Amino acid sequence: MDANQLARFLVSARKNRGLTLRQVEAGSGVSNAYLSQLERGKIKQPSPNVLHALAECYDISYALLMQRAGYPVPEGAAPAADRLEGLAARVGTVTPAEEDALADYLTFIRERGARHIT
Amino acid sequence: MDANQLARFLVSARKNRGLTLRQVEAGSGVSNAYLSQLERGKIKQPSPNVLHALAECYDISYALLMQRAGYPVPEGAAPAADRLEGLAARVGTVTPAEEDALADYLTFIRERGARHIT
DNA sequence: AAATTCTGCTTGCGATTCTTAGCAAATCAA
DNA sequence: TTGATTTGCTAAGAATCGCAAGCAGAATTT
Repeated sequence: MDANQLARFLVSARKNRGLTLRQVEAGSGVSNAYLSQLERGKIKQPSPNVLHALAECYDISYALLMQRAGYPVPEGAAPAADRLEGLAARVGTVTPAEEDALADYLTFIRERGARHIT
Repeated sequence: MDANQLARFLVSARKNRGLTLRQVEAGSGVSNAYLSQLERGKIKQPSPNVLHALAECYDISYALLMQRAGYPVPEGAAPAADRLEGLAARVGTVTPAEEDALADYLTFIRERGARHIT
């Protein structure tokens, strides 16, 4: 799996909420230094304690972060992929216009991908 | 919390199944050296990967081990305490006679505790 | 009894986690 | 412009994880 999945996730989650590393440090108890390393993909598997603190700070699913970090997720707690839980946690609510744009862009991406394969 | 909760749990789970450290090593991929340290309470928080491997080997709940290790457990995955999940994972099935003995012993323990408080 | 195997354990040792201290560029203020 | 603050980042170190190697006692074998 992609080792930087957690990193990209954390970056967009924070940026989308307009927070600085030090603000997240204040809100989660995780040092800004470590946050930077996390977002730059230099940490492979932060402890569940850190993930839980960040989940609370960003108000997102702890199980989702566990999954992104590559840890096994307990049965019955796995995030629903068909409801775009991951994307929702990253970007938050989306306006109808944005929804349209994203849907169109996705078809574009998929079309390009399909052509590339053929 | 008791830092040795995981240790005691792992000891009784293995003993009850009649396994040696090296058998568990073969069945889980966790070194017998590390298993010994775990059972002696010298490891505070083993990674979820190790806990998951042991859960599979002992055929018990991964979430239960996460809980015993002191990690946060995702919503909807928390073990049911009122069904004695923890005890069941340690000792396995219990005969009616054993059940009677345990029930009696528990009332004895509780009676003694109550008297001690009074 | 002597040799071999089994069992739990300890001892290093490398790798990873997470923090404190502090740097350099950018932003803002005077 | 100059000084102060903010921002992300790196460096260095303490602490922990997890393993390979190997030890001592018990059990088994021959």
